[in-house]
Amino acid sequence: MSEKLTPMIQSFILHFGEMGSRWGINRTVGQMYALLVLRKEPLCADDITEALGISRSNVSMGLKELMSWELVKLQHRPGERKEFYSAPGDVWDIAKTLIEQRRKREIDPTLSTLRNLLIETPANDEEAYAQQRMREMHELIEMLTLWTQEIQRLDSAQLGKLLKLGNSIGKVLDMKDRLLGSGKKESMK
Amino acid sequence: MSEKLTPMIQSFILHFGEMGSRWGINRTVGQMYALLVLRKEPLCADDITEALGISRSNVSMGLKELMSWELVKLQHRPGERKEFYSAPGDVWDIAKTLIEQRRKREIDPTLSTLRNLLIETPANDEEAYAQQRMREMHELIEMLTLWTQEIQRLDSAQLGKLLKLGNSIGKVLDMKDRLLGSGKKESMK
DNA sequence: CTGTAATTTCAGAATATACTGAAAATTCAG
DNA sequence: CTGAATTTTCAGTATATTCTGAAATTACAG
Repeated sequence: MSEKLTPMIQSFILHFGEMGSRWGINRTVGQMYALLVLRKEPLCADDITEALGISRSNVSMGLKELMSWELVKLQHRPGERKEFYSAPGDVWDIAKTLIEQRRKREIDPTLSTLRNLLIETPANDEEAYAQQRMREMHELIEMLTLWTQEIQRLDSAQLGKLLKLGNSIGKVLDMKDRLLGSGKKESMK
Repeated sequence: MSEKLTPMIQSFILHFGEMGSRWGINRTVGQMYALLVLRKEPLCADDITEALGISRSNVSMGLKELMSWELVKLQHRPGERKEFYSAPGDVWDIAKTLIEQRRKREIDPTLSTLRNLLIETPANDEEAYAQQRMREMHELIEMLTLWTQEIQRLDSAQLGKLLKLGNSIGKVLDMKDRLLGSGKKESMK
């Protein structure tokens, strides 16, 4: 890392590089994305090379990766060969993309693997028990995924309103009490 | 990996080892945990060594890691030196622990870093813009964390009931329409 | 206490991942 | 078309992570 980054921006970039690497994203790619998020104007590969002090080819590969995650948009300026990259201006858009991509890459294959193992006939008690755990896991993941998808449907504006409700977010889920509260009555007036 | 694991159980273990490694968890540790989850009875370190075909010392380190995540419980048998390990019998308990630990290790430090950067006075327009993005990010993460915490309050039994409601999970979040629906009225009858 | 069964530690080896520079490929202004 | 600007590829190198065996430590049955 080098050049004209201010300490504030440096700290952010370093932190998110670190975070990225804990979540299976290459540290450098994480830094590149952090930089793009903080900049209003699109950057070209050389800008990134200079800002982070890494090789041009590394930047090229990183951008390719970010493109494959659909986290970054490619732009051209009229009469210029050079390519410019930018991150969405809306944090919630970024989060939704991350969630969506993770789902495609990890959750869906996992659910599929589980389903394949669940249709087999257990050979003995041990496998029967194992299958039961797999069944519970499948159910749970599927449910959490459904919830997540509901939340993803919200757009930034809606989310903004929700934010303004502040800590009373709890109220949204108070609904649960009506659903789960006192036993068998499942009707909600 | 070796010995007496059935193909079904092998597949599960391999898949979750792979998944773990994409989420910043060592592949072998992921496999160890997968094995523990599938087994009803607690296992000792040698059982794991044999089942996965890895070194005894590797198992020792992996168990240490799983203990630090509080994902695994240590048990003793009367009149035996040997230590036995087991995973919670409830998948939702496991998920809650994972979420909780991730929060402690990644989310909280991130929020703290963001707050520190947000109290600084921006030196120029660029920093002002960057800070704005950080502010939005902080708000979003905080809100998602609050939601997650609400959901974590549910116990398995409650979750079970919720599951039985099936796909009408959407209903839980229909609440959002009442909150966000048609503009300014914030009261919920 | 003591001896032994068990666990932990850790330096070094094995493996996997990330990074670079140079060369090849691509793109488009002229 | 052409060739200069730009991007991509990739073999080799550097770095980081994981794994092992041997030695040190610990815990407890007797």
